[in-house]
Amino acid sequence: MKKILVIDGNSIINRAYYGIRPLTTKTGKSTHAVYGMVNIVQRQLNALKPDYAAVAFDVKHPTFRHEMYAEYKAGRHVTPDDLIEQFPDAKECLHLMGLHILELPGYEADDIQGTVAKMAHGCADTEAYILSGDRDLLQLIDDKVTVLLATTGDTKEMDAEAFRAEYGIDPSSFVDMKALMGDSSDNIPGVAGIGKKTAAQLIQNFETLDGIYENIESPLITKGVREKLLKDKDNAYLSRTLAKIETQAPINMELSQLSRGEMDRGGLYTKFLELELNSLISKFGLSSADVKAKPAESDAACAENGEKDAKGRARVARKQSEGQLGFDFPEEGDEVDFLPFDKRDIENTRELPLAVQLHEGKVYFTSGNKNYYYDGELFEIAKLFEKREILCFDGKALRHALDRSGVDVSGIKFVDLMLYSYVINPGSGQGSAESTIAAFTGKVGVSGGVCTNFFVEAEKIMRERIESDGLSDVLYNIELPLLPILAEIEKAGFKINSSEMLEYSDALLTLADELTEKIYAQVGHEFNINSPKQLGTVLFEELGLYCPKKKTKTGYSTDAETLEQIRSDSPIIDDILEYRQVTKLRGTYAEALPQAADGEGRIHTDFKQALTATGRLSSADPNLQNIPIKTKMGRELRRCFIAKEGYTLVDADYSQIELRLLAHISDDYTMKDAFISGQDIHRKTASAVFGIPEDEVTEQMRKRAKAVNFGIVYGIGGFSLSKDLGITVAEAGQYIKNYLMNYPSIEEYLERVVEEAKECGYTKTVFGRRRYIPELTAQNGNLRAFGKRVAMNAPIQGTAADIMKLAMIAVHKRLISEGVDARIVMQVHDELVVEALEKDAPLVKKILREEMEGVASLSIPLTVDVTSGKNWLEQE
DNA sequence: GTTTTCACG
DNA sequence: ACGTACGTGAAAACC
Repeated sequence: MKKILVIDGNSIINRAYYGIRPLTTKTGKSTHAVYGMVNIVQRQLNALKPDYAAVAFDVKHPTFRHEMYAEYKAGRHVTPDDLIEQFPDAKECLHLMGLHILELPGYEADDIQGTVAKMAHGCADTEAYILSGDRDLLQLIDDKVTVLLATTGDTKEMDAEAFRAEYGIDPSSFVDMKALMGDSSDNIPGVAGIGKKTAAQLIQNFETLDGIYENIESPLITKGVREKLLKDKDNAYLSRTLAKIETQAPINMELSQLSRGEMDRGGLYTKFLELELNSLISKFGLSSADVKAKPAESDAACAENGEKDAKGRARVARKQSEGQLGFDFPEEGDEVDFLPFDKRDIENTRELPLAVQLHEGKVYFTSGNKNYYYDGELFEIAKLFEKREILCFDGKALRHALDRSGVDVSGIKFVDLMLYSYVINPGSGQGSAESTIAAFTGKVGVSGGVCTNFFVEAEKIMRERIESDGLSDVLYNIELPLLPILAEIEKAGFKINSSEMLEYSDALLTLADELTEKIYAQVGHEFNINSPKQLGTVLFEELGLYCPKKKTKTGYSTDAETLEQIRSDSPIIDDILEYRQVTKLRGTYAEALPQAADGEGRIHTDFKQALTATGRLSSADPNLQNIPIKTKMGRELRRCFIAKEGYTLVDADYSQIELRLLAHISDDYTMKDAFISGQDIHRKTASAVFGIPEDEVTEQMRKRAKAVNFGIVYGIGGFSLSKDLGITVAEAGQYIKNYLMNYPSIEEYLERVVEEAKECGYTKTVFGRRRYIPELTAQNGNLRAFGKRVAMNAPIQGTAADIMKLAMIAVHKRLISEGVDARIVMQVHDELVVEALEKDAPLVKKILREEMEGVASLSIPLTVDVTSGKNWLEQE
């Protein structure tokens, strides 16, 4: 069976535009509609694998939309300018993906789709699929045409049967029904006074409009309805004409002309680079190699030459001609286009800029006007790298690689463009060297050769941008100096007691087995408790428990929050919650972590320095920033995080750093005073929120006030606070109101920061780190609300991150200058863990406190709680 | 590959 | 009428 896919271009691009948070390029060009549409279409191509594929667009672009729409489509809102400007890019991308773009003056996209879809009827073994978000298209459904209805979330496949199940009528009658009920959004009048219900009933009885009027005297039609029908008969037939989609539009094409084309990978790569849609580049697995490799040509060359290494030769030839950035790493079987490195070159290149790239574990570098690779032991040429600046992308990974190869990395200054890119826009840190360089130099196709020059050029442009954006402090005093420190923390690792952790893992397994048996016994049979789907069926159908909400799109929600609510309905709920906790602890931590440990029992995390939107670090492979602490059972794991023999763990964490920064940034006198005079901030807040003296504040009140304090930092809403505290929305709203009355400058700050972010497009931390918030300009109200909360939170969370990073640099430096045998082994956002020689613990404690508290001078004091102990759990 | 759930600050 | 706090990462199920 062959398949035709015809896509409603206007409908899908609209969905993408409104459904996805705004994205822009560095020059401010909107790209999210393109991004969303490409994703939707690609997903559909993969799912359907059509033989023919076309996208239909309306021709009449709303250039003169005021006149046109005013009379013709009064009900329809105008297309925003930043959507209009994305149409050409979207069409280009779709074309490059191998789809045909169809437009026909005087016809709407609907008509083209109808015409193409119905082509399926002229061909044996062919069926058509229409992808649209518009239910009008459902009238095209028949035995060979299916509509894929794009709803929020997933797409719903509507064939004739599904249609009948939902509407109770035949798809061919859809137009007649619409003729009766009308459609205000399409300005179809219909018959006044007849709505969905009556229309459906009439169609069920008489099938068509003609059928109804032929039987207008039928007793099945009530008197009132009959009068309405007769009065608006002309309108009914006019409506039918308006609602009917043309299936004979003169597109003058054979189906064979709509065969799906090859994806133009090189073209897509170039286009996505231009639009700065890096995630699509990685999703499609594109690279600069695609630009050069015109697959047809190189295959032909291969055949003609008949040489084994023709592919490699072709690559070299192309490389020497035109159209590439010098980032072409050799592949298996290639004739190498990087020069083998000769040790004698070292002295000649010593004075020139050096760009180094890590690719699949190998080091490639360029210097002067030559590209080199080196696959021997690096220590032979270590001198080339040592004690100099290296231009690179992801210097930390490179540093580890050089370090492992015996290069003395301590004197190397890593000029890391990944970090440059991250401080310019933390939303775009990841990417790759080539996408970053292309984005800033504008050079995608540069003749082959020396990538050093590209690095140098990009570095200069980015450096100037960083200076003009006031980001120098963040880059030169925070991110670049932090890089080697993170590398050293990762290299040092955090020691664990593997055997003890595995023992704990076994204990958890026993517990899980017991709970499993207990749960099966209560249900009466076995099932997979880990499957939310099966669990939902068991709880809410078999056991008939009341389900508080049917949240997820796939079925029942069974998350802890939902289950908590029905805890008292059955003892099985507690067992399930405990089972979840136990298996989570075992699977994610107790069982997994010992496997990650090296020969010395140490675990080396990977800090992502250019990932988060706020400036925080993130930890992965494994994540050591989310080791349990909240529950007793989970907290036990920390007993297995230890210091090596003769050493001790010193732990230092900032006390309420985000709240203190809120006080500082908002300059709220009352809150600043509370911190300056060392008051209990949650108690004080409780006193304000509940309007009682501080000494009458109960523990519950203090707890609630604490939640309000947290909520404010996150950009609070009454609904969420009420859910968090289990109180009514009205009560929560009152808490917030009281809070803001007591801390008036905080209210002013929250308003101000949102206004400023709207105006300039970004927020700033105390140290100047930016976060762009394009969501604030979104059409979608939810997205805009999200943008506001982000604007309120980003300066606070970001400043805390800046301070912690500065503290790490200061602590590291001081540990060295004091000659202490101690090293940082972990950072958890507001906490540092240091492994120190036992006898040095008191000195290390002093250093941590002094350096962390003294790292920034603000209008409130920063305080640090310092403890020490044999492991991460027992601290005093 | 995406979804659901849950661990942390 | 709708959705609902900020920032993360990992495992397991499921498609």
